[in-house]
Amino acid sequence: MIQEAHPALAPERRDRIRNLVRDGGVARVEDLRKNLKVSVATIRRDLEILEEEGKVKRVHGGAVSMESRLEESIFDDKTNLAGKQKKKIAEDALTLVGHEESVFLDGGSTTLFLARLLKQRTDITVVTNSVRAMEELADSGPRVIFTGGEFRRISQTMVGPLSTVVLEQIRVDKAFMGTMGFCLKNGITTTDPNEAYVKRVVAENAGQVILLADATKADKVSFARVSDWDQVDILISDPAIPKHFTKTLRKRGIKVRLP
Amino acid sequence: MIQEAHPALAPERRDRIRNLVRDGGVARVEDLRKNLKVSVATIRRDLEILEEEGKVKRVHGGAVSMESRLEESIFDDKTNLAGKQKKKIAEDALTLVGHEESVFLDGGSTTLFLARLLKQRTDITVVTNSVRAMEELADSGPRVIFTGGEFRRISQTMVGPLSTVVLEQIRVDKAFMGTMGFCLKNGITTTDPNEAYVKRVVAENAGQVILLADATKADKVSFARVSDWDQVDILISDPAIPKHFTKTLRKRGIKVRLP
DNA sequence: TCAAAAACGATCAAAATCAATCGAAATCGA
DNA sequence: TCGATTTCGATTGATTTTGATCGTTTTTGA
Repeated sequence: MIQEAHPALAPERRDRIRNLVRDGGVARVEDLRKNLKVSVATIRRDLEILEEEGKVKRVHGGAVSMESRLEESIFDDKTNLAGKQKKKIAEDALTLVGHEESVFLDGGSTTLFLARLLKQRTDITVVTNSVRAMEELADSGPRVIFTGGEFRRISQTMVGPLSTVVLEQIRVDKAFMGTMGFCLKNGITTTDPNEAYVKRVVAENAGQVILLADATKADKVSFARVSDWDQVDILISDPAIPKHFTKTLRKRGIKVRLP
Repeated sequence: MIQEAHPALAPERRDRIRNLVRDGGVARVEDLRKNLKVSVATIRRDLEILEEEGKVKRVHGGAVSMESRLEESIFDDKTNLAGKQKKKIAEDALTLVGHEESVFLDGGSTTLFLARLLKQRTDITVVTNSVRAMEELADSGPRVIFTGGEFRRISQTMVGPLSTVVLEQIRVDKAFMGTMGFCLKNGITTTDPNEAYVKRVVAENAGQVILLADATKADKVSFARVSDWDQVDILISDPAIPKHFTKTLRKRGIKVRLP
C-alpha cells in the first residue's frame, strides 16, 4: 500500500468509489466523502465521470451501481433484505475456505457474493460453471478453472455433458452450492434437470458440500431434484429459517450455521 | 543523500518505474521521485516515454499501469489501436458465416469484434475459449458453447488440457483465429505455448481455418509456434500488408481477402 | 399543498501539477 | 583531451484539480 500522506490519485479514488458503490449496490455522497476524505464537490465530479463511463447511475443523494448484476434485487426491497442476508452467508462461507484449498462455486446470487469475496484470495483455486462468477474473478484473484459446456442463458451457467467432461477430471476440497429450494422431505431441488445433474456430479467430486441458502428458500420445492440431505455436509442459512429445520438437520449430522 | 557511485542507467530506471507502477496499479510522481532519487522532470520524461511504449497511462499526479489488471484498459486500448481495420476484417469475416453453421471464435481483439457482430445471429452455434467473447454473447444471440479449462488472465482465454478435453468432443464448420504474428517463413506464432496448443487442436477439428490478422501482425514472429500456412484456408487482413505476402500465399492456395 | 431541509450545479480562487526552456553535468567518439 | 551530444535538474508560466461559496432544485414531512 502506498503512503496515505498524499491524497489518492484521481483514477485510484474513482476506482474506490466504483467498488464502494458496487459492493453496497448504492452509496450516498456523504458516506463516500467520509470514506475518501475529499469534498463533496470532488465526489460529485467523480460520480459524473463514472456515470459517463456507465459504471454507476447517479441519483439524488448518491449513486447506484450499474455493474452489480444483482441490481434487480437491490431495487426490489423485498429481496433487498435477502441480499443483505446473502452477503452475510457469503461472509461466513469465506471463513471456511482454508489456505491453498480448491473450491467449487455454483451459479446463483449467493455464491456470486462469495465470488466477490474470494477475489482477494490468491492462494486458492476456484472451479466454477457460473459465467458471472468467472467475470467477477476475471481481473484478479485466485487461479480459476472454468467448466465449459453449453451455455444456459437464463441461469448464466454452463451445463450439459460437455461441462461434466471437465468436472470429472478434477476434485475440489469444498463445493459451495446454491439452490432454488430445500425442504426436509424432498431435499435439494432446482428448476432445470441439466443443472441438477451438474450439481450432482460436482457433489460427488467434492470433499465437502456446503449449501448456501437463505430462509426464503426453505420449504420451497422446485422441479428437478438435485440430491438428498445426506450429500450435504454444512448448511449456511439465516436465523429466520424455521426452528425444526435446524433441529432435524443437526440430528442428521449436518452442521447448520446461521450468521 | 549521497549519490550512488553508479546512478541508475536511464533504461534501468524506467524499468523500475514501470515495475513500481505495475505493482501498485498506480503511482504518483512525487513517490517515484523519492523512490528513485531523481528530479520530477526526469520522472515525467520517463513516464512520457513509457506512455509512448504503452506500458503506462499518464494521469494528473502520476501514472496508471497498463500492464496490471487494475485497469481493464489492457484489452480495451488494444481494441482502439488498429480498431477501425479490425472492425472491417470482422465485418468481412461475418459474410463467411453461413446459415446454421457452427463456428469457433479465438481470443484476441479482432475476433472480439466478430463476436459483437455475431450477437445478431440466432441461427448459429458459437464455440469459444474467450471470456470476452462469452461476455459479449451472454445476454442474447447464438447458441454458445464454451470450452472451459484453466483461465489465463493476460489473454482472458481458457487454455490447457482441460479445454482440449471439450474441444475434442466437437467439430466446427469454420474456425476464426487471431494471432500475435505471422510471417511467410515461420507461419503463425503467438506468445504462449498453451494457447498455441489450443489453437492447433481447434484447427484440427475445423472444416475451414480462417485467420484474422491486420497488417500490424505481418512479419512479426512470436515465441510459440501455432502452425504452418498449410493449415490455413483463408486469411483476412488489410490492404496495408506487403504485396509479396498476398502473392506468395495465393500461390500456395490460400484465399487472401483484403477488405 | 407548502415550507424547511437536504442535495445539487455553477462559479471562482487556491493549490497542485504540468510543460517548456535553459544551463550544467555526464557521456561519447575521435 | 576536446567538442558534440545526450541526460538531467531547476525555474517559470500555463494547466488541471480541488474545495468553498452561493443561488437553485429536489426531497421530505407536516
